[in-house]
Amino acid sequence: MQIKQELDALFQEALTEMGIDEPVSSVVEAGKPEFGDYQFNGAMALAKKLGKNPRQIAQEIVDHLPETPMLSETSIAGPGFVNLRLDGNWLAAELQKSGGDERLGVGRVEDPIRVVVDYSSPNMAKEMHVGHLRSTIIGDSLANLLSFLGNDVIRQNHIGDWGTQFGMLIAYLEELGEGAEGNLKDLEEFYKAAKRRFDEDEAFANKSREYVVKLQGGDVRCLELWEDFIDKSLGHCEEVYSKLHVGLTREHVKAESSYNEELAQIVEDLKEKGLLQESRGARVVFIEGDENPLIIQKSDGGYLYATTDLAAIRFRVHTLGAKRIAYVVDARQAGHFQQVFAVARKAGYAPEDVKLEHVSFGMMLDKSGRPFKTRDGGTVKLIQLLDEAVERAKGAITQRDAYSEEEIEKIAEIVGIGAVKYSDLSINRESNYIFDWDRMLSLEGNTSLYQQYAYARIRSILRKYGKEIEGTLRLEDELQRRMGLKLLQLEDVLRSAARDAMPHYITSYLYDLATIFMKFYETHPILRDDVPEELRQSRLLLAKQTADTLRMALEILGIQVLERL
RNA sequence: GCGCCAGUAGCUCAAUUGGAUAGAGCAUCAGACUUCGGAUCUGAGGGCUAGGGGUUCGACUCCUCUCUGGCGCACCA
Repeated sequence: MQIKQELDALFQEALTEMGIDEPVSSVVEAGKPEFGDYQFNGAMALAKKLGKNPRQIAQEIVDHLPETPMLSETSIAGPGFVNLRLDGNWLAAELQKSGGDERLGVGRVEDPIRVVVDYSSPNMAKEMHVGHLRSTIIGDSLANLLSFLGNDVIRQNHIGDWGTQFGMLIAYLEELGEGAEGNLKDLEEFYKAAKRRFDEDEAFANKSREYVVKLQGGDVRCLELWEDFIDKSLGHCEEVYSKLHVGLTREHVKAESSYNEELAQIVEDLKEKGLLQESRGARVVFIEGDENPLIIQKSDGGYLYATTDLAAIRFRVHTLGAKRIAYVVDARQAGHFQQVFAVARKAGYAPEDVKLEHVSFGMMLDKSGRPFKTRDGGTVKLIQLLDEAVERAKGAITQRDAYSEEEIEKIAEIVGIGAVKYSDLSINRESNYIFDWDRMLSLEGNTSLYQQYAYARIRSILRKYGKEIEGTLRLEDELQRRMGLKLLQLEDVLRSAARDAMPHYITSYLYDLATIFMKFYETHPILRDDVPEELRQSRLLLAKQTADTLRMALEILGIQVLERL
């Protein structure tokens, strides 16, 4: 159920009836509850264009609104706002319908498209660190969301598996021979050790360079070593993904190296299209309004990541058939993507009907607002961070029942990982993000734990009741009417979150919903003996739909819920 | 130097993309427990939306200048 769309249609009809075909602003949620549920603000602008009194226009529009069971009240206020109040009976009936649906009444988009979501993209030379966290979490939730809404989503993990450092790494791998297995457990250490060898030993450095050339030349032995190395490194990533409860597997890996053979073609193609220029020995494409060109091929003949990105766009559009490509990459690369997108357009790799979007996000900072580092200034390994989250969650769980070690571990994992993900997703991704353990694992405020608690509370009631609910849903009072309205807004929220690639729309929605439920819970007993059966059924239905909504939306965000906490 | 992004309560964040009196949480203070799970709920105080100017019925939002901070600016990814 898309409420806004329904309301817009009513207004459109009224305007058509009046013979007005000016474009008008659409219906929005009311700023304050006392104004109503929704408001139409188009009368003021319309009045101006038509040279009429806005309140009068508003009145005419209201008079021309078609008959509908949706609205119980329309009124005109201020300079010409049209305030709308949805009818409680209509809401209740719609809720009863959506409650019985496994998608809770959320439809699929009428024009599903193929979407590529490019996210996570770790570098195989090193271990995943906190820098990959946001991309992985935001990208995964976005992919889930778009897919839930009926789009054909292709997740792409554009791993960095190619470049000069791999010569060094496989040379070192070979040198270690049999004993390499153990050293690879810690990629960070492995990299450092290899780097040390590279810096200290001229012969080793030369061999490394030689291996880079051999790799590029397709030398079998080197390729084997390299594949082995990538495999191990990917194994580390998968450990992280699994711990993060993220849906990335090997089938989503589309490595940089897989584009190697197309890079020369890209250069050739750009040349044919007359876009390529020589500048300072390199081959570049200039973009109007930009002083610096995009470098396609270095003066030594090597390719750059821009070249690979172009090849990837071409692949995604022409082979995969993507109509929307979302790059979940940090904000510092905004300039790079602007250039790459511009060149992709010029070269025809991405026609106008393909949406190229940089889903950018801010840096992760520590509590004092500095870049997130370990005490000695190193990067924080992602796996360590996640383990810490689980440990801290254990401390935060107050035990109600006697749980086994195993149960505690499972609960702590869901709570801890959920907290890390939720706190990231709950703020506007564009801004920098201050990572604060205490806040994210807090029991209060806009946190995952608050949602999980609300969910567990409802499940507890439903367990206690233990029977099928089979009554009619009624919205008894203003609080319940607001709750019903919230529940019915789910699709609107999901759709706008998908449109703007903004997961925090969903978390604020969930927080509102959970808060309203908590108020309801405090003031409306359900199972108590003195509650009339009819009301009990209705309240059970409301509670159940709240729980279902929480669970479904959290799942889309990649956060799990628990029957008990 | 050029460019991009940001600046909202003491702190962390919202504000439906131009709508009415800028909302939450934390922290502070004051309340509600014979718990359908108090990990909750009720209330109070706290703001010149960095600053100036402009656009208009209406500005946190758009334009412009200034200040502050962050980040990019040719052969790393």
